[in-house]
Amino acid sequence: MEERNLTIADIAQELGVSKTTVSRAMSGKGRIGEETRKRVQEYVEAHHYSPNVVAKGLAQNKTFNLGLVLPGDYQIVELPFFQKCMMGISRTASEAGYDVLLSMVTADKITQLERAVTNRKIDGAVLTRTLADDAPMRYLQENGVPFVAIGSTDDDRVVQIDNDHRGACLELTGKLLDGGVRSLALIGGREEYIVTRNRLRGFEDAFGERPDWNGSRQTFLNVEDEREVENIVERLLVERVGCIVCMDDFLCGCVLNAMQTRQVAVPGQVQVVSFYDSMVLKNRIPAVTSIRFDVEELGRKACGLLLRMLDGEETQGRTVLGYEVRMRESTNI
Amino acid sequence: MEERNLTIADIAQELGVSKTTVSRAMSGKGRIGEETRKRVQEYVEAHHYSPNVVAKGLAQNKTFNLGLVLPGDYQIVELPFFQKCMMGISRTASEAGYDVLLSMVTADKITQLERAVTNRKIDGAVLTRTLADDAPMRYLQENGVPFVAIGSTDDDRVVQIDNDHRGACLELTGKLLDGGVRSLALIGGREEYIVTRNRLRGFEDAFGERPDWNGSRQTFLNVEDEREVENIVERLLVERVGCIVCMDDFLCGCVLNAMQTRQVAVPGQVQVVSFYDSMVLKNRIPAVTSIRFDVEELGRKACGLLLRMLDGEETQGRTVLGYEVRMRESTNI
DNA sequence: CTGAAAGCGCTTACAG
DNA sequence: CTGAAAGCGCTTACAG
Repeated sequence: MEERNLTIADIAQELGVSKTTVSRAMSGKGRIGEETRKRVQEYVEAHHYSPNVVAKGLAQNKTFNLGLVLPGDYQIVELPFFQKCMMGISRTASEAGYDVLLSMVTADKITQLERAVTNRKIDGAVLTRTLADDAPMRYLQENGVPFVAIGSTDDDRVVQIDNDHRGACLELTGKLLDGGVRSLALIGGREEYIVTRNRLRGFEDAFGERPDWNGSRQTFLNVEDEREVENIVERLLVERVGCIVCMDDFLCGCVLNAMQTRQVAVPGQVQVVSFYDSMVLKNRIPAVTSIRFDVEELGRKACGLLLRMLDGEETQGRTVLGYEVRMRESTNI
Repeated sequence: MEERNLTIADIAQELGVSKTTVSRAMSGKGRIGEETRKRVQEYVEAHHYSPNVVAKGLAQNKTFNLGLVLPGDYQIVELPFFQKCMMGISRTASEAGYDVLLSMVTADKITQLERAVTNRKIDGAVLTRTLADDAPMRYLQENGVPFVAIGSTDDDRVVQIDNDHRGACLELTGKLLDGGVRSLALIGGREEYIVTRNRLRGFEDAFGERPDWNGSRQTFLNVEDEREVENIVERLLVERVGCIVCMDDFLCGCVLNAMQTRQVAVPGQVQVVSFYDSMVLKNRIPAVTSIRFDVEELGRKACGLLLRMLDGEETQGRTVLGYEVRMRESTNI
């Protein structure tokens, strides 16, 4: 171990050919005799030569690195969503010979991403979250760095990919309405996240599709912490709400806790559903009816898109992926 | 945007000096006139020049990238532990001018790490988990790549850093015993993880320290899924166990579920504690007594160690970090 | 089909 | 204190 690494020059000398030839044998570009190519390739295999990708990158003005932009706030990056994304991206990148460089950014501080870009360490990036006014997105655009955004944005110039949150929420809400729920309440997080808005739309679509439905509904947005949820639930119980719809797992967990403390039967007294599904909910009792997305697939596809952009293909527009509604014990439909 | 990037040659020409001089002005290495240095630095600032780190790396045989080795199995990488680690490492690396390259590995497949190494994309690595017989560790050793391991290993040659799991578990278990618990059961995960073994030791230390304690205890290891936990809990309830000690959050969640389903009062009927603390448990009802580690700090320190190794300092041995025992509602001590 | 040479953007002995 | 030159390990027009 620790022998000086083999270089293309060593091989050239050893085989009595030029560096050019060795390079061509490896890359497959440019004409080269079948004979020579074989000789080179055999030598390479026998001696476990592997080219210095950094040098190659310098010559080709590439890095073979992809930037992975993750939210740097706690609570958020902990969501299983980002890990699954990460796995999908990492695998796809790896299969294509790329590595993944991490950049953690917060709403007001994107220095890690800036460094990766100004240091010319990445060829492109994938954003794992989109805000209404997204700093990383703007930065990448201004600096001409190719990227794809996981999530949705109004800016049509950005290549984006997302699950059909709106459709999913429409379907699940529809099931509730058709199932006879007379009054329901939606509890959601920050409107700043585009996904919150899309889920809200889906929720409302369901009512739009059923003009004859006559029941009551109310909406609580920008709900942040457990205490807020408690207050809301308290109120809803007094009003004898039929079903509480949560926009995500965290909120849903809070709602379930509130129920448990107050000894409210789910779904007996109140039904509960969530617009997002993760282990957190599956392992609770009762298991919660919710929507499931294939997040690893989302990551894979996003990365695939980026790779194609880097290959010069004119990838653009929006890609929409599906979903699955999972009926579980927290509803009686 | 998209102007060709400024290079050291451009600056040299513009200022009528040599590239050497510009390089020296930037790096601060080698003698250089105060005058000239200032001129260069002013130009650099005014034009937002930033050196091509890849080229710099090629010349210096460095990459200014650190490998972050994460477990590629689902269930596992989802644990908040890894995200917190990641943040600590990412921040520390960033502050030192390094970027973080991701390598996800499973027990039997470390190709991503191998690629990062053979492609010469990283200067060193930090392992975020240690197994009894660790493939990534062996690989890095064989290839002479500097690394630090988060967690513990018997191999004294590896620079390692870990929280004092053993001490923490000893303390918590001790509190239970001194608090009057007469019978307790430990439920733990795979023994393959070194941390499992350390926690077990701490648990047993507590009994060793109290030779006069006369009660009953039992241990269940290598427990993997919810069903298994259910069976165990079922049995323990029949035996009227006093306290169930869980090795981690996942197991603890399962135990709580089992209790809830069976309408067993916690801590009234049975007390529950966990040897690891995360949001998952804090947000449950009742909140669970457990042990808390500063995982981001762990990541920061680990990365700091690696950076020092790369600077040529003779860092070695084990670093042990502290812990905190958090008494909450799941126990009545 | 093959090679000598210049180039990617930096660093660093060596000489002055 | 400063610079010309060689080098890091590749690629790629250009010429033959």
